[in-house]
Amino acid sequence: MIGVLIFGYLSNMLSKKTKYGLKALAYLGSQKDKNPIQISEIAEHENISQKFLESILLSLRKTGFLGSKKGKGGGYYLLRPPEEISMIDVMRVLEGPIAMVPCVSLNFYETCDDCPNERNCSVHKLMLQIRDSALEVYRNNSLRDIIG
Amino acid sequence: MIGVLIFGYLSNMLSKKTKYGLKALAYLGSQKDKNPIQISEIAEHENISQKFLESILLSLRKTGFLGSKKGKGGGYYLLRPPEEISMIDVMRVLEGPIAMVPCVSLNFYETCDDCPNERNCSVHKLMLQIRDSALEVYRNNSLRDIIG
DNA sequence: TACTAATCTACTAAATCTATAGGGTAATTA
DNA sequence: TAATTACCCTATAGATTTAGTAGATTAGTA
Repeated sequence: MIGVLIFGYLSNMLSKKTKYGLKALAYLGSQKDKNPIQISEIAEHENISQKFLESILLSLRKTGFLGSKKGKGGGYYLLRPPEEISMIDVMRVLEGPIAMVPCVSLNFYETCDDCPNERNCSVHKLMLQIRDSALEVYRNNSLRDIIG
Repeated sequence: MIGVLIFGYLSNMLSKKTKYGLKALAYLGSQKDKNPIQISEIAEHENISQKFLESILLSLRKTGFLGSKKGKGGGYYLLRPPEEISMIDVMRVLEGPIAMVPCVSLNFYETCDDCPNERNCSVHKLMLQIRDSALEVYRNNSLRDIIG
């Protein structure tokens, strides 16, 4: 069965949206001066589809990470220094919930419709630990930390 | 845009395959005797589509976690005691790679085609930590640990 | 042997996302 | 005014997951 072979690299997968968003932030954070950087420059430098990057940067602007400027000499720039940008906030905006199951999500909590009692649920118990360990990593990393 | 609103609970998401597989293992592990349990009983007790569960149990059998017996009185049973079944092995079989990006995967390593130098990659740096923290959680949990 | 209960196998299909592209609008600068 | 750039809306190919259907195979029992 082909399905079984190909299977595997998806459920867990970091979305390209997040991947590209992180790379773009890192690129902006590594600039010396604070001049706006054009989408096209970021896209080219990081090998990202420009159109896709557009929408990603837009969402990062709307959520307060980036500022933008139109017209000639325009582009995007970080609103705060990289040290003050926590990965936990970035990941929530780009990737959404950090929990792998809604029933252990802090910000997107939902009960499982199939699972009667959450406390005895083996999946719940395990995924709670996974969530917490991920949260700790993201909390301990600022944008500065992940820039070369 | 509806897409943006709904977005979010997928990339990270634990697959139902894994969720059901874990629940089934936990159910089998919580049995007092070692008699085979039928798929139908597990499916009913855990609210799982029986046909889907069938394929999951099959893959758990083929990877050495479960034994099976056909015919009357048949069903599935654990091959080892829950204490000896590590979540790290279970997750690899059910969910596939633990890493969220192929370039930090131990068992499914792949270079990113877009990313020139892995060492300077901000995503790589972050996801390496995420992988390690997840590995530690899975390594520290046996099937026994997640059973109520 | 015939019957029954269960696992096993192979197709098929719907639903859902992702990633990307295209085309047009608005703001800014020279 | 013309050029440049971010912004906004829509659509879609392709992949994946989940689930359903139909039947074959094996093991036990009368």
